Amino acid sequence: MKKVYLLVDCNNFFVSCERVFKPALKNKPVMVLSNNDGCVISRSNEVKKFGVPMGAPVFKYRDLIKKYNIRVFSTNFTLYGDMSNRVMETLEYFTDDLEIYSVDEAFFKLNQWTGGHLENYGRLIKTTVQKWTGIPVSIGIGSTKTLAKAANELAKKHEEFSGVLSLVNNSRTDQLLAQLAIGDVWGIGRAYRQSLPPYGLKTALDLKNAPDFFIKEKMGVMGERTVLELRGVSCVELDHGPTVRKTILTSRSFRDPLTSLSQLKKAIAKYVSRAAEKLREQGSVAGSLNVFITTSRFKKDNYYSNSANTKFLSPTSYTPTMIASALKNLEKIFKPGCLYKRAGVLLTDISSTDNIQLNFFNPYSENKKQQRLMASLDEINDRWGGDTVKSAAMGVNRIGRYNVLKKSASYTTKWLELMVVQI
DNA sequence: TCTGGGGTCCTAGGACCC
DNA sequence: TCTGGGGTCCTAGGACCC
Repeated sequence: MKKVYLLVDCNNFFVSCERVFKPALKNKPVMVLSNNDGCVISRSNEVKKFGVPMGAPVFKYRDLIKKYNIRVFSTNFTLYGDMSNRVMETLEYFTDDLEIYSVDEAFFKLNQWTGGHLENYGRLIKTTVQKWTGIPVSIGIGSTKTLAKAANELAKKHEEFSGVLSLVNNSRTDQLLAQLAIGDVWGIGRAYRQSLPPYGLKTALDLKNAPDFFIKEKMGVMGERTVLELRGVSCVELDHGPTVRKTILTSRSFRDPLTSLSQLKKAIAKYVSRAAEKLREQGSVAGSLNVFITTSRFKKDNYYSNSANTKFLSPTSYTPTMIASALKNLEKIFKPGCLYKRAGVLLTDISSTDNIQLNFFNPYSENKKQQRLMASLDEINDRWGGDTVKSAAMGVNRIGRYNVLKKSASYTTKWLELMVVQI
């Protein structure tokens, strides 16, 4: 009996979502941009071949986009989130032990695999997801999560595998790991990708065979774990259950920088409201709130970045309290004359609503009243959308301007934007 | 002109205690 | 000349992930 992990990863997920509803885009170069139309966050294979890296600023590639007629979309998270659910629901037909790792990836574990046609099983999953949702996926299989990840990378890179590869009992494993760059190993990021090659570690195989003391010294326990996993020793279990976040961040970049305190106040009030909603959604309260503002990090002159933290008397998820303290913090760090490009709110010291430490100034009855009020607010906004009822501090007009030029329709979540089929 | 928005975990160092 | 030896807790920052 052997443990086997599968990783199902959607190919170029956001681009693939767009293609489901615009089949003519198949085999054409397509990219999807970040929130503010600033960066490229999803690229079709054709765009990858042009050498556009993940997270690239769009303005650097204007000429390329024009030259190759690349189709460009603004992000449409409503659509992608819904497509993601469809993919995950499909996977649940195959296992009741699914870890949804991100919007476009899921692990699952076969506990009693006794050998046999792992790759055939993978292909069945792949074709089913494709048929039911229209989304192409790649599948990596390994005896640890890190090996499943590596298999997935290899399956994507080498056409011979047609999107499915198992490294379980695979005699070519070392040979394949030697073809995987060290930076493509799960757990090796930008910093290690640069610092490890000078020591002769250039591929996944090099890392697998590196001496323990060296890894421990250079990379700490996380590095040790990665190396053990490459050797087939499972250190990272499947992680499921309701995820209760330990920090909640809401922040945005502005297309046109904000300069006035009053504009920033509205923005911050809005982010606090959003963050508090997320907090209540997971049944939590926050002990601390941090407000930060910053000018463009790409402009050296007049760079300014600051933050201020408040610890609440007792943990809360009550929007008015949180906005009041956030705005006070904002006033403390606001410096006139700066071009603010980004602002945000970070909630920490998060705990469950069930065991709030009450105190003299936060008697039980007040607290219950606040919770009921917030529950009604959430219900109304959930039903009628967005900011049907909102704090006056957020202002009436939109704050700043965001670029949303080429957003596709919410085909699957809005009645008014359903697909129209002509016969 | 123009550079995303979330999260996690670990570690080093300072403050403080006896 | 030379400045204890532990602990714990907190925070900032660095590494990673998507």
